[in-house]
Amino acid sequence: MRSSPTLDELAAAAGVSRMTASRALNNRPGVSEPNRERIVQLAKEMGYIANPAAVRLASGWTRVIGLLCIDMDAPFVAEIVKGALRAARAASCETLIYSLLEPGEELRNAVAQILSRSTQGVVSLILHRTDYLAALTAAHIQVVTLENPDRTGYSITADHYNGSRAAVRHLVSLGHRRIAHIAGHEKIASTAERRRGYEEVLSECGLPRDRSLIEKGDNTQPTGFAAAQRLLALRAPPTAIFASNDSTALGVLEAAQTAGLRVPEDLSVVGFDDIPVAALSYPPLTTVRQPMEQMGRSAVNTLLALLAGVEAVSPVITFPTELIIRGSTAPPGRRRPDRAGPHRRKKAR
Amino acid sequence: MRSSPTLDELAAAAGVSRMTASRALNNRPGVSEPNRERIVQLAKEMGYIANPAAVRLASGWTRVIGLLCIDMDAPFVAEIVKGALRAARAASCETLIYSLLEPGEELRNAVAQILSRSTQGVVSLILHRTDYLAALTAAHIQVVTLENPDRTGYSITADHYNGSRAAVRHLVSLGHRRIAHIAGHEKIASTAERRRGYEEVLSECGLPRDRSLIEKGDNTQPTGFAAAQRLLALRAPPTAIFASNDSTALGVLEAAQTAGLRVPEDLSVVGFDDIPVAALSYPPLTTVRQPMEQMGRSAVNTLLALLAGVEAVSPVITFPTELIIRGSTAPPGRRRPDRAGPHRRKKAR
DNA sequence: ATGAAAGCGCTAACAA
DNA sequence: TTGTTAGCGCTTTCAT
Repeated sequence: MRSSPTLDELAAAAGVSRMTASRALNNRPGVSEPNRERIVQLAKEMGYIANPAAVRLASGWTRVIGLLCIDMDAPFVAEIVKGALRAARAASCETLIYSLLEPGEELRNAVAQILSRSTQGVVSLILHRTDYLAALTAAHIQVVTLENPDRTGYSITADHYNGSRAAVRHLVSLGHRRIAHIAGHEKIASTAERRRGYEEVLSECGLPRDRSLIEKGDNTQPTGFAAAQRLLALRAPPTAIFASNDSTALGVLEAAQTAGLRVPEDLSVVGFDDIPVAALSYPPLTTVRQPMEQMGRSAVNTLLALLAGVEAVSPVITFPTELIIRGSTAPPGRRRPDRAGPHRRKKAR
Repeated sequence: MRSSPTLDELAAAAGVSRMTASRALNNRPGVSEPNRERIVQLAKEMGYIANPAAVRLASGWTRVIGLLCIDMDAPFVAEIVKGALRAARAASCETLIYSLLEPGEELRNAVAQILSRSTQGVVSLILHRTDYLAALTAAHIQVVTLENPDRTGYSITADHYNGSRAAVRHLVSLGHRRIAHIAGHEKIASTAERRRGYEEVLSECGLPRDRSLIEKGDNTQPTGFAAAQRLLALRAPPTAIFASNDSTALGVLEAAQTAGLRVPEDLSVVGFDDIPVAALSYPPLTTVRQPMEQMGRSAVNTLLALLAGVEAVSPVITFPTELIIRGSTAPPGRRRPDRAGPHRRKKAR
């Protein structure tokens, strides 16, 4: 099957013992420099590749981590996965992706699979639950989560609160006074934080609290579309919508288009995340960037450190967020059946 | 590390030899039925999970396949990956995804990685090259490709030619006479086939061959956008564009929007692939469906069969394609500086 | 139907 | 610095 020579063959060819060869190839002390070079050189010539199964069995160190997610296609997840794969590759770790594939599929199946593999640690992108974690930790599998709702264990997150504040302040400073919010999935930790930022800025700016301007969503485009349609059908519709995430915002854009509204002239839209398509939508989306790729890398690096026995400084690492102003926001226009507001900026507190 | 008992412990608990336990768990002959049931039951109770590294080392059978691709994010690839993962899971195979992550990254790195892992076989989604295959086959790694340009080895493909014909016939039957084509990446096998279908239908329908209506593309949205802009700037612009794939078509939609054209009233657009976003675009895209998920599954199953020593009937499996009519196509309108054509259908030969 | 022996290819722990 | 001795946990082969 595998055509590479074994370590024994390599050692024989080099005229040393198996162990010397092993030490040389793994850069361990205990080999004379000339010998090491000779062996490494010979290994290259002979095309020697260590049998991973044998290494694992003997060392107990698998160099395999798992990436657990609901849907690896979701752009937010895909970005994080990309970062995670990069970090894993840099550490020459294999990464097994455990994505739920069927709509009704149980998370427990994925967990069971993880247990039956050589996975040493897991990065979990499951944002809305923590119940499955017990089975993993029971099997001594280290886990680093992104955004778990309980804020338990090791976790990577972003500064949703301040990102949200920046987004809403941007809208206020453009002159918007009726700013709606489409909230995210209820169980996800960031949802409450983003909403809190929204509400606080509104009250800080002396804008009225209008319950009808807050819609519940679930971070998906169709839901954003539907929520936006409800908002736009209000007697006093908003002039701006701050969506819980970019997918939702894309749904809002769609709804605006369907309603014959121009963005940003008739409606300003802000998203959250800065997924790649956000820059490609029409108009390009103003949004709050989370450094997703970096977060993915950080998650893997944290996991690897944990596996290596290095205690992390803090169990939760929070990344900064940043407002990215693109084409979907502008001062409120005059075309809507809305009392004409000031067209120019109104400084946020 | 791993808390599962070993086979020895399980066997001891069951009061049988290690081998009997092994046979029972692997459903091999040589165990009495009552014993088998007892052992299996006990294994479940004790939470026994075989150590994959040990199994691999002893049996030489890794149950690991690799999925090689340029960009796992591309929707076309993502769909195939999904199917592949499903099939692999059904066969309880681990799947390692080797996706190039950096822009300039060399394919040879990915190949080198594959060689250093326990990968037994590879499904390759590299559509535009075959040079890397030699290194894999030299290491006795089975490969099944999707769409390799040389049509060598085992391969899964779709009926691009007839799909393309159906798309163009649809446009012709709507009354279009100036139908442009944005071709795909030059090196990809499907590009020529789709273009051939386009050209043949045009000449069969007696439509003039106009070189300016054929643009080169590379199956990406930005290129589609740019190509569409060139087409729309022609003195006699097309009333319909058949794009090499959906991403390109999405770029066309964008260009139309930018140019202030309505789709489908002012311009009809047809894509190819039927990636998930095709149904969500505005307007929803008329396209030719390739059963990507199924093709992914088929690729893995073919690979698995090959690994099991079952010779495939044919080295290339071709899947049918199907025209999906959505909202981006309609009879040509009257608003363009184009001689007014018939609004109603004109039967294709 | 069952078990004992041997070994997959490597690393850990000790000895020289 | 080097080599030797033991496994890692399982399957294979061959005996019983």
